[in-house]
Order: sequence, then structure tokens, then C-alpha cells
Amino acid sequence: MNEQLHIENQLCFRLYKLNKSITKLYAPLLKEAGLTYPQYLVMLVLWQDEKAKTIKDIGAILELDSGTLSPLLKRMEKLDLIKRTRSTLDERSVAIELTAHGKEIKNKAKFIPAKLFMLTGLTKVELTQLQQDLDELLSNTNQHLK
Amino acid sequence: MNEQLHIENQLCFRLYKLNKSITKLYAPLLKEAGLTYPQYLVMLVLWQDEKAKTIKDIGAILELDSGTLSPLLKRMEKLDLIKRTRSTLDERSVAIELTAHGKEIKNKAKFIPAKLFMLTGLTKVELTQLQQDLDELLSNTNQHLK
DNA sequence: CACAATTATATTGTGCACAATGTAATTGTT
DNA sequence: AACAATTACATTGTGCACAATATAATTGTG
Repeated sequence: MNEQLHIENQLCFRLYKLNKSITKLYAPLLKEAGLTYPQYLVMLVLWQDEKAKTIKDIGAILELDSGTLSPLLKRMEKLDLIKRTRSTLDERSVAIELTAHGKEIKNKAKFIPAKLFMLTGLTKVELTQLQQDLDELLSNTNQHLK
Repeated sequence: MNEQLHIENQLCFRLYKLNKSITKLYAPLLKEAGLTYPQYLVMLVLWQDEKAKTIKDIGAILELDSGTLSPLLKRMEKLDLIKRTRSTLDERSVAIELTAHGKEIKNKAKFIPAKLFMLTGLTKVELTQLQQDLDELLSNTNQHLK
């Protein structure tokens, strides 16, 4: 049989499973903070510097379009995590900022990265190396998109 | 600011983006074969040895439960890729086998892995090493799940 | 200035992914 | 053999992710 088509030889399949596996590791930790994983990513962006960002800004960082972000941010507004405001300067754009509650959650979330690092079982050196490898690969693959 | 909470320092975020990026690389290739990415994974399992497999078998390999597989396989049956048959030996289980059309598609698909390998820009040695690194990490993370 | 092109976001529709729950068949236990 | 437990799968409901399309605001161009 064609060894190249063997599922266990596919890089994509490892990434697919690993992505799911790690998301499941986050789930119980995020649940305490009342967040889903994509919501956590948005919060990370907003916690960065606690200044309002447009949907476009967030989309550029997370590589998500309005088809994903628009309903996601609406749900987050309902959860009192963020506030959405039409910009007065440019009526097309929507500014996203943290609510008081959204800012508070950061205190619960700040221990998550260390907890997750432990669960990976990697050393700091291994983690850094892997991050570099993945960055390089991501740079290659993104080069062929759009 | 807490550097640990910086989004660009998260391993999960790289995996998240990489997974999406690679899936998008597959999209145009799979479209020619009339498959989505998860459908391609199922086909890889069935192409392996062209014998019928239960939904449970497929789920064990892909790490997916019936909530995902049940509707996915129904769609695949509608597309004439597979046939679903209640087992006579054990009426609980459903046997999945390839249709003639499902077998044919393998000829279109067999060039996909090589095409994708090119798009990654990795050398064979780098790919092998990365696969090993990801396997190790997957083994660690899965250890903490269920 | 008129208006074509672009931009920022929203909406619709489809397909996963998964938690929770339901159901019928099978197996284990007494 | 009776029946409790388990197993295999299906269903329901929620939340992404994305392609395609729509809409209104802004910008660019003659």
C-alpha cells in the first residue's frame, strides 16, 4: 500500500490531534473563568494593552474573519466580557474594549499558562525550540495562502 | 505586563494557527476530490486496508466520538463515498465500507501528500524530527485526558 | 463633485467538534 | 433466567470556522 497515504504518516493529522488534545487540556481551566478557547484568545489580545481594538485588529492577530468574529464577539458581549461600540471617526469599524468583569478575569487566567506548560511535560528549552520550529513552518505554509 | 499571558508566547496559539493554515492548504486539493478535511481523514482510514470498519474503530483512530462521526458519516454516505450497514453479529455496531466511487477517489488523492510536503518547505529530515517531537508532546498531553 | 472602488462589518448557510442525553443491544452478575 | 451494567451509536444543542454574499461608510479617481 501507498505508505505516503498512511494516516499515521500525515503531519496534518498529528497537528489536528494535538490541537484538539491541547484545547481539551485548557477546557477545565477556562471553564473556571467562564471562557471558551477562542474567547480566551480574544481576551489574550485585549489584555495585552488594555486599549480598545477594532474587530479588524483582532482579526489580523488571530487570523479570523468577520464571519467568525462577529458572532463570537456578540456572545462575549452578552457574557459581559467586552463592550462593542461603533467608532464615531469611522462608522464602519467597531471598537472592542474590556468591561470591568473582563479585566477582572485576567487574575484568574494568569496562572493558566504555567499550568499548561506543566501538562505539556516539555522543558523550557524544548518548548522554545518547538515554538521556533512551528513558527518556521507557519511562515512557510502561510506564504502559500492568499 | 505578564509575559506569560502574551498571546504570541502561547504554544497553543501556534498550533491553532498552524492547524488552520495547513487545513487551508489542503482545501483546494481536496475540493478536486470532493472531500472536506475530516472526510479525507476518514477516507485515509478506510483506504488503509479496504476492509469494513465499525464506527467505533474509526473513532478510536481519529479520536472522534459518535457525536461527530454519526452525522459526518451520514453526509459521506449521501456523497456515495461510503456505505453504512448495521452489523448482523452485533446489532449495536455499524460497519462502514468504501463504495466503488470511494475507492476510485484514492487515485486522485494519492498525490496529495507529496504536494503538501512541498508546500511545507521542510526537508525530509526536518519533517521526521518534527513528527517525533509532536508525537512525544501528544503522548504527554493525552496522558492527562480521561 | 460624481461615482466607482475599496473597506469594515454583518449575515447566511454548511460542516465540523463536543458535551450531554437517549436508546437499544449485549454482557456481566447473582 | 432476571436484571443491572456496559456498550455502540444517535440525537440535541452550542459554539466555532469559513465561504459567499450583502450593506453601509469611506476613499480614490477622473
